[in-house]
Amino acid sequence: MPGEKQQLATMQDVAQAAGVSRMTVSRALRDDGLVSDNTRKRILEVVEKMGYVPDQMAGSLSTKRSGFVATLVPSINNVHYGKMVQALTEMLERTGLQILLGHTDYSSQREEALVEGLLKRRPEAIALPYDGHSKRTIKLLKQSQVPVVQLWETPPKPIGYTVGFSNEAVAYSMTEKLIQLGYKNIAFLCETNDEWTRGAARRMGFRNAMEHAGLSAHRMIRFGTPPMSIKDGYFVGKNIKQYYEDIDCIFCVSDAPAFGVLTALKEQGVSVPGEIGIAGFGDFEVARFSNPSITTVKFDAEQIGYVTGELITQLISPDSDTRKLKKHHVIEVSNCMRESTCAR
Amino acid sequence: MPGEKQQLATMQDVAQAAGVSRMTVSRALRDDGLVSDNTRKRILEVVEKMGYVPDQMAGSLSTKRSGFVATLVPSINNVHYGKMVQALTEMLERTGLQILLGHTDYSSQREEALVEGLLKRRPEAIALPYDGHSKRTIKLLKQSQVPVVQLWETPPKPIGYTVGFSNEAVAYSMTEKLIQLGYKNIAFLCETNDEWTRGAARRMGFRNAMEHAGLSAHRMIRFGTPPMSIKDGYFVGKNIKQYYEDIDCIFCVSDAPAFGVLTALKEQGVSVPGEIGIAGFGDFEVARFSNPSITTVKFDAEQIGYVTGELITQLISPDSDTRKLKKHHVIEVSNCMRESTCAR
DNA sequence: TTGTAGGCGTTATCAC
DNA sequence: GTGATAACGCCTACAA
Repeated sequence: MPGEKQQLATMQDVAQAAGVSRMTVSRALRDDGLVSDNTRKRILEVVEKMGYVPDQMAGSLSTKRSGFVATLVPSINNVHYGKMVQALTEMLERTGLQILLGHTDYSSQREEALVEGLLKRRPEAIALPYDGHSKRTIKLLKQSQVPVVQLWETPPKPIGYTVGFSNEAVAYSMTEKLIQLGYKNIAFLCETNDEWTRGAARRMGFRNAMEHAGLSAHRMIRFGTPPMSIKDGYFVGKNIKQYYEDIDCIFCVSDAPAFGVLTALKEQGVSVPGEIGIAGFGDFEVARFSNPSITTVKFDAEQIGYVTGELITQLISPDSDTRKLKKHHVIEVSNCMRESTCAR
Repeated sequence: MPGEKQQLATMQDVAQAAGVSRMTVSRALRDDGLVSDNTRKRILEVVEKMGYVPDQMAGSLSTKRSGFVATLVPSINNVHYGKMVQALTEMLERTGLQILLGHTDYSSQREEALVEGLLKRRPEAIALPYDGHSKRTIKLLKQSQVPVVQLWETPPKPIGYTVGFSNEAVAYSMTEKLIQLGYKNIAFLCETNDEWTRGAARRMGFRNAMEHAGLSAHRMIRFGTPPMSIKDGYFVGKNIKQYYEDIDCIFCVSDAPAFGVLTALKEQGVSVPGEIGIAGFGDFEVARFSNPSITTVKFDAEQIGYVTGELITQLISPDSDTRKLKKHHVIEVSNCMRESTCAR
């Protein structure tokens, strides 16, 4: 009947057309090597002609292997997460694994809903950023029996595996560097509501370093919602004097607002780093090519993806001893001093 | 046995514990309203206690609805695609649909492999950028019986639905604008190998507009691989005189290289737009907050996501008449003239 | 090398 | 309202 939706070909159809049983088709397609060359050739021809595409869901139901790896990111609009996902994908597709991606929008509530939804697909592993998790999220993860990899920030009580670094330690280190350069009235720029982000950890690192050096950490500028944008930084830069009059350096939670601050300050004729120094976080491309180039905390997002991919591959491989696997992987981070800060 | 991997709870287990049949559990979980309040309450308690999570793959096998929408993007490292995916996700998750994401890395070969892989998951719709497709990709898509939505560029021969605009027309229009401002020796900056990108369409638009105005379109600078980065633009900017000595304006295939060119020119003391004008494409945030701000072609990536999401939702809805659906959706685009270009 | 029987975990259908 | 039975499309296990 025209207009009627035609049924998609199944393995049975292929089998019939090739004059064999379904099993033989199944074998031929997976290339067990248990099918004679002749039969296989014939089958593959039929498959090609009919345009048969196997139904992986049915297959997975049988094998109990979904072929999925669930991956969460805070946002897709961020080079770091993009690079991480790209690298992770690259590693995993070698093993025939597919990524099931979700973005939390920096909300632990969304994260919970996503985790629940993704678990329904029976992923073989789940990789997600650690910005704290809700109790239910943790419960869901634990009882799911799916290997968990927490990313970016090393959690105090890891659920399973971790790949990341301590944002607090790293921010502490950069703050120290800034203090060594001679900055004293350093401000920290971050989001209004950063509790569920690693921005909060960076903020703590800043505060601790300042206090450790006997300096005041009260110059805390909070603006906008995560993730901070160039625009947010620009706004703050435009009104900088209304926040604190005596700022000699601004350490921003990310390079995006750092670039915004820089643009705004330059427009007002404030010299950078002459009057005010600027530091960012993340080594975005714009930080390197702005004028002056922006001092930043540099880490390799792709590395996180590769390490995670390697880890998951081993985790899933049937012949690897899970107990021998390294549980916690630390990613290297460095301070990248550029023109936007200088010795005073 | 300790160490033994415990089996995950199934619906059968829940049924047993609640003293009902599987069907009743199934009904209670999907809330058909056909289960008595008492029974449902009891079942949900058991579900909660056992931490039962339904296996959607098994469910899909039965209902013949995967709950997946396959979505392809050229790259994940691009704000536009990120925004698009974010908007699309937002629309689709309202209907309980999950996105299955793949990135082509601007390769039609990868695209083909991805399409084949994704079709195995029996997506209910597939949305992918149009940069040309391989023959096999087209064949696969057509015979899959999955509704196809081609994005970003309106293809000459659409497979199914389209959401996008003509990159050629849009680049033509911006080039006209630049010519009207008085620029004559306009160069176009794009990637070396842009055949499978919409950059090629933009290039054509530029050429046609130049020739239509009786100007020469020979100042074609090709550098780097898609997607062009700030760095690529920076390199070209640094060596601009070695490409063509008489350039009075550079139209870049994207804002990223435009920003790079701008930075490089400023470093050399070339005044923008005094000596050389610069235009980009895409209205990236950096173009608005650079100094001078960069003239660009502005389009709303989120809009593409929303429109596509709306379209797919209707497409999938069982009670909507597919024949009444609008097949081709055009996204609005505008020229955004800023400080990096001026009348001469 | 190939085939048969049965099951993976869910839902559609029809009976009670 | 609830339950029994039979799919869904593939693969495992075993038999030939």
